[in-house]
Amino acid sequence: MARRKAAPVVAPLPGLARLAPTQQRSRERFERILACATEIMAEKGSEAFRMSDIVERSGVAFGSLYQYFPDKAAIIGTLAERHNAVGRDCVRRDLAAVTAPRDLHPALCRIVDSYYEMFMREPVVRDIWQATQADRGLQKLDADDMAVLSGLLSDAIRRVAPGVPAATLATFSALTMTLIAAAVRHAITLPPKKARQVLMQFKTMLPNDLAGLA
Amino acid sequence: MARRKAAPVVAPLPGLARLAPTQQRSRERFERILACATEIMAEKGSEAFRMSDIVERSGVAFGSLYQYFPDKAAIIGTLAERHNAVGRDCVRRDLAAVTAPRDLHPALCRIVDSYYEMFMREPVVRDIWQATQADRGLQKLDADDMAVLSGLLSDAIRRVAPGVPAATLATFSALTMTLIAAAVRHAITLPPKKARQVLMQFKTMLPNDLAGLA
DNA sequence: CTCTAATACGAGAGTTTATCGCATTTTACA
DNA sequence: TGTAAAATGCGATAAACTCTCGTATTAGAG
Repeated sequence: MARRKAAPVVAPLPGLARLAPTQQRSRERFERILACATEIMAEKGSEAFRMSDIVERSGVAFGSLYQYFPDKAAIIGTLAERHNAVGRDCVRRDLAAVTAPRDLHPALCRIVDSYYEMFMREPVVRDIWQATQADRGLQKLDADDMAVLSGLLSDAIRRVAPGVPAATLATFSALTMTLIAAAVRHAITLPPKKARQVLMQFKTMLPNDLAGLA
Repeated sequence: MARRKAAPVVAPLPGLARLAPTQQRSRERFERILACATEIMAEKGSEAFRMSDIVERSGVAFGSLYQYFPDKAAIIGTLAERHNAVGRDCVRRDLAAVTAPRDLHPALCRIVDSYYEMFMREPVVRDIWQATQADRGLQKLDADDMAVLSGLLSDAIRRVAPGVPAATLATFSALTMTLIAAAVRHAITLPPKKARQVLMQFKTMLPNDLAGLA
């Protein structure tokens, strides 16, 4: 009955997909677009990734593409956010095991390994991450993800060492997660054997106790 | 009245400027282009940086621009390489002070501070660095720079601890320089007070001795 | 069956990078 | 100093993309 002018679905978050379409067929196309985007990135790298490639491979027209995603960055952002979510789950799981101060170091080591293995299992994650680094809006998405990770670490430490001042803890957590990410991103550029060496070396630099925080 | 077909000057290195022009006036224009590029990046950020901006501000025509630089990346690359060179000098200077194993940790701390201060003194360096991250060719330039820095650290350590195996040393140096860069890049996103805290925290994580290497 | 909203479409508008042929200036050298 | 050759300068426009807009098609409720 409504005579409204075809109200275009609005993007809920900057850098991400528009509101999920209601019809079944639409949702399939939405996933198809993301799947093709992933394939293309894996094959040609983040630099050569073009909207026209998606049109060609997925069979979805330009106009339709832009009904699902407000712009190119949104496609990359949606892929990135999915992988970030996987990473957050890893971290949550590994930090859940922390029930005493001496559990912290092993947990951080496990996070390092989890992250490295995630990149090894799906090398395209690296391309997706690189693509996010090329765009200001997407950089903020990654920064937000890092903030969440940092918060998770803070929570875990607070659980086993309630006395640590909040500001000190935030500083420590943000730095630690930043360094873990940097070390892993460095490692994945190396052949596996060297990578293992680097990560082992890195683990010895991670804090063994909470002495410096109390 | 020219007759011969103008032999175009050829690029000596990928990602960098073409061969330096011979005439005085040309060299001035070359510098003028770089100066304008720096200004524009400082004002509008690396994302909004356009060739047409340079044309407008510098008064150099498109055709001339492309006589000095093979492409847009080359302008960014040339700026980046200049700043990388400054950074390498800092590192060289700070590492020159290492004459005994116990000098290493203070030297690494000084490198951290030097890097942080460089970014604080010239915030545009951050924009330039971000621009390099958006381009595969320029990423390689930065990777090469990191390799040089890593080599400098290796040399310094070898001087005071000749027994360390080469492979171990290379791994350690590359990781250490990577972490320093990551920590500083993290710090510059924070307000100065927090940044100092983070960097102080980070310094405590840097290796105090060479026990793990011998 | 019909009517409306949702979905689909693709030519082309709008941007931005990079090229090409020719004009102008500088240099080398008789 | 005169002149040819090389170097430098120029800007319209080709080329490569992203994204929009008006319209056609399809799904689903009544």
